[in-house]
Amino acid sequence: MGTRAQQAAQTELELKAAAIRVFERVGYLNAKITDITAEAGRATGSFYKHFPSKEKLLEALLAGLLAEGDASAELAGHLDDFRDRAAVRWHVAVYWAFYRDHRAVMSALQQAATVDEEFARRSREMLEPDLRHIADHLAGLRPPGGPLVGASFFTATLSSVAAAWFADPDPAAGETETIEALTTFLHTGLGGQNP
Amino acid sequence: MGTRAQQAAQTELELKAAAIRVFERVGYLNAKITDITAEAGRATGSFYKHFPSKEKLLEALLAGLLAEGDASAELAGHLDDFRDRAAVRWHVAVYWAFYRDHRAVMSALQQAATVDEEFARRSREMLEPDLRHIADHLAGLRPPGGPLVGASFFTATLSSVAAAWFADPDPAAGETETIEALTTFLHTGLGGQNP
DNA sequence: TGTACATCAGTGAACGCGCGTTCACTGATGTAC
DNA sequence: TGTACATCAGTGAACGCGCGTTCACTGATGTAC
Repeated sequence: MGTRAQQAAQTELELKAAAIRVFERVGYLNAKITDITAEAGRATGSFYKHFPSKEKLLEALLAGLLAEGDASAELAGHLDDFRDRAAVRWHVAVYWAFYRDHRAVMSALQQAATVDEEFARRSREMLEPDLRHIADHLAGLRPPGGPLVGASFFTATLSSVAAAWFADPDPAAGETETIEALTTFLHTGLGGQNP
Repeated sequence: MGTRAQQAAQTELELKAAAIRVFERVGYLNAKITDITAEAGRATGSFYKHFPSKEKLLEALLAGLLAEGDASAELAGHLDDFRDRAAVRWHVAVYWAFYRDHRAVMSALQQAATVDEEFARRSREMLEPDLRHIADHLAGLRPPGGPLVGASFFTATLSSVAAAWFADPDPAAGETETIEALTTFLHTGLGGQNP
């Protein structure tokens, strides 16, 4: 790769990183193209050499997230039977850490889905395998409503509790306590027996 | 009240009703002032005779919701000890029905909160009594993380499951089944014993 | 190795669309006498 | 009850701001000979 192409790739990375910082500060929907280029220390027009629109930039960020998400599912220590409380805890903790590390993009995705029905549809589609994955883990538990409904409760609870906690961290309930409480809630709610 | 004032009140009602229909169709954030006035069959300028902005209109709709919400909390049949599964079920069913009847405004509120930090803060503040109310019901259960954390799990789960279900109704899981499953999930997750 | 030309990332001023907001006007209702 | 004037809800064309998007230009890198 020539130094010119390297330069371009570097700029693209910087634009992405700047976008994430801007999203953290003002949110995806409030972020202007010029906010992003200014944050990256570049001219306005530069943006369009790399992304046709703000939405496409978000999709690029999402692609990175998905790659990393798949990787963390392969992590050592992956337990897959939710009858075991430790398996639930492991999933909750991994999701929680993932959300913390990527909260700007996670909430950007939610905002984009809020405003754009097509985007919402594609997001649901992309998370579908994840849902089935959780449903599989639930098979032994006989959760209320069946594995798929149980899985939807699991992900809905997890994502909305994480979103709420990071939007307005509760000083009375730290991260580890919340993860512990969430684990108990989800494990017993979905049919798990306390040993 | 003179007929002129009546006329004005009537127009205001029609604008609110039109706004709800427009929110249902395109969502709060995508709704233009002219969409609302056109839907109501009025001229653009008419809007500003009644509301200084789209946000204030939403606040007016919210005021109506809060009034009705307080009323439904007084309904006959209100059970207040969540050790009793029927008490949980009652709250889930009332919330669910409320969400169904007001989904356009409920999701409008969420959208406004997404984009406007100040609005989000005020919404949390307004729902705070609700949270404490739920926490009180939980006192006998010793829920994971304590009553307040348990109450936040309760409301987070309920609102995000309802939002997801109404955004994309699951033909495999009807409303009553979902309410039933949610009740079991929440009741046992928060520490309830199956009889 | 040097020269002449081509390419292309990056620039930032200018353009123009969409939409919120205003405002002079209309005609119906209300008030004073 | 009638007349003259005031008020005010409603109108819709016009205005103007904000911001996404374009585009002619620059200068550095790449290529041909």
